[in-house]
Amino acid sequence: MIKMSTKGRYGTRLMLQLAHHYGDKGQAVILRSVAENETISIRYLEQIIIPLKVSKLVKSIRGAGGGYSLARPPDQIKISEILHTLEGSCCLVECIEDEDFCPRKPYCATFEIWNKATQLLKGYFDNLTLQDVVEIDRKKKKAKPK
Amino acid sequence: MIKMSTKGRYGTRLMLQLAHHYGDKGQAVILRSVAENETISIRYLEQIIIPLKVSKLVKSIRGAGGGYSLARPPDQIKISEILHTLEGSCCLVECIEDEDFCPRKPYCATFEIWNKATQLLKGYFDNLTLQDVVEIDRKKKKAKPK
DNA sequence: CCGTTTTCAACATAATTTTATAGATTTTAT
DNA sequence: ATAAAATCTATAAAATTATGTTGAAAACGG
Ligand code: FES
Ligand code: FES
Repeated sequence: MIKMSTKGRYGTRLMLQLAHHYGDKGQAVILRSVAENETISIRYLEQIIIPLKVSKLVKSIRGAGGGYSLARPPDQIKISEILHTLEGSCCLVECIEDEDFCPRKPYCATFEIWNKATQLLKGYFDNLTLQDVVEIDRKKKKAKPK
Repeated sequence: MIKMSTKGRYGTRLMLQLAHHYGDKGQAVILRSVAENETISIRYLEQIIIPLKVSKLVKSIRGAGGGYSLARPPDQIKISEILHTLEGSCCLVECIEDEDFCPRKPYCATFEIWNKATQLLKGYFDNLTLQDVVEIDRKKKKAKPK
């Protein structure tokens, strides 16, 4: 299975929750509510949000009334940024990003096909913003209100 | 990192080796030579080739002079078949294939985006045969003979 | 101003899956 | 018989996934 790690998936859902509350002035979202909405352990979300904070995709406010919020408007956050932060990259194989990872590159045909597949994915996630996903979400909920 | 598992990658390289020798009448390829050529542990290759045998992508001949060979001509083996066999599927998330995996599906916006990304990948690997990769390989080696 | 609550933050640990290696056994051609 | 090769079973190492425990900062009520 060419699978996304849970970090990438959970992290995107986390960001989507924050995106939904973006603009609700002063209202940061607390991890516990995300954890409940998405049925993901708080502890695990805490680990996931650290890199998102480091890479300046989210801001944190400590203490009572605190929580997390997006650092930028959702239409200025690409899905590829989230994945790059949480998964290290969007590459299917290390060889693509890391020059020294694999000495086989110059004569490895499979490199070509993983590379091309990676470009497909990258292209898709580079042109998809959190705002796009928010809209998909709203549309989906509208179609199935109950 | 949306990464392929080593099984998918090593397995494709293994199949590529077999493809190169397809047609060399009577000459099955032994795992040890694959292991040497690709610098992958024999024991690990043994584990990888089992599902390939089960799904009838390769044939084995036991005993001295034995080895493995493709069960079909390389132009009739899609890369997607190999990946499906070794990775369980080409899906980025389980939710896509496994109906019951995730109850969130009806109201999960991220499902839509993983699904679309998966279709991109699937489309690519469905239209790519082992023969295609063999040709890429030959071309690459020709361009860089030494 | 002080203590309490709320929340993030940091650290440690456990469970699971993936990746990889090792050894002994069976099959078959010569 | 012998050697070559797949096959089977077991196990070890590493990474991923997940949970638990405690500490520290900020807001708030009095
Ligand atoms: S496996 Fe690294 S370039 Fe092919
Ligand atoms: S996480 Fe399963 S459908 Fe979205």
